[in-house]
Amino acid sequence: MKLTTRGRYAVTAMLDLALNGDKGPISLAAISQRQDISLSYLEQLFAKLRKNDLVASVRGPGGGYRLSRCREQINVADIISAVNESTDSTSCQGKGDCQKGEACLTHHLWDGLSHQIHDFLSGISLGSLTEQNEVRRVSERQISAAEETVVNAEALNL
Amino acid sequence: MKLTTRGRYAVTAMLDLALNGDKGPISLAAISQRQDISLSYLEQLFAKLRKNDLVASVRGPGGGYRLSRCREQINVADIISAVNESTDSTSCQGKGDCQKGEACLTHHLWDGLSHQIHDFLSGISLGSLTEQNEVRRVSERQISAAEETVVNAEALNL
DNA sequence: TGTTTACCCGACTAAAAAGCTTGGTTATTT
DNA sequence: AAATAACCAAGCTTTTTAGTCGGGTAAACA
Repeated sequence: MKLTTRGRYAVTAMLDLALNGDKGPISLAAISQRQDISLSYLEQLFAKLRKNDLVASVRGPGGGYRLSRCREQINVADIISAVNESTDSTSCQGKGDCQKGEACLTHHLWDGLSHQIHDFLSGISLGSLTEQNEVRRVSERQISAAEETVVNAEALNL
Repeated sequence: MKLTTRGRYAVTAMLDLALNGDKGPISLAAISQRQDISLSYLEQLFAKLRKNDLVASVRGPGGGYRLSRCREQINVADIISAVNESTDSTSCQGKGDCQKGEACLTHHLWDGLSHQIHDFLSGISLGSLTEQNEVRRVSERQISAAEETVVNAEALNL
């Protein structure tokens, strides 16, 4: 499984949705602000998330995104696969033709590792993440930081 | 843990050493031929493997590399860390200062995953890999392919 | 109706990493 | 001395990542 910041961004954004999306859709602008991810990069990620039916969009003022299923039914492996369109560690995408049409020496090793990682991540749902104390604490900090920014902006007459 | 082809190459090369290095040192040229990895790229990888004391070198004709310990005492995680000099999935290298000095929402998740991958890979030694039937089969194919190349070269008066 | 909000989409770019090349030097053996 | 193979350092090419820009289009609301 390919683990890059791309997947991290996607999971973080989806977790933001799970945490803050109880009362209506969440705009990418809000996620961008809370999670420090560039808006247009988020747009690209959410295009893929939408194609993979993990989120649904609501257009127009007050619009944004919401999870397309309940948070217990979306796991981390789903999210990473959606934005990476690849879930394994082998160079041959599990086909076994890594060396001139045949399996390379370590093909089985990477194959096993891919499964290991996938199993681990698919056992973790957005729901279970939102229940973690650590996550809640960080989330609350982010919300107050965002509110503070709004207050500051108002004080400056913006 | 960072999983790229770099780590794959390194593990493959080390496994080649474990499989073929019973009778004296193995040259990088031989590994390059058998495993389809560019010689100078191998040189770079082995420089790191040597610094991390996973291999020892013998210079001069007939020289090459050998494992610095017996193959049961070298595991896959060691090898990957040696060439990547990084073993975790978090963006902050486990420090927890991913977002403006504080832990980001998913810090714990990546931290857990890192451990999961590391545990899996550190449980697999070069010794145990060499005992796998699949690995033996592929290895034998590679050796005969290499010999064939030599025969062909001789036939062409090279 | 028109303006605002926010999704949608494609192309483009900067920067980093990965993979590989070139061109040497040094140690050892034959 | 010649051949071999490790050692070393720049630099290059390709790919991936992260992000920008500039335009859309759909929906809400005043």
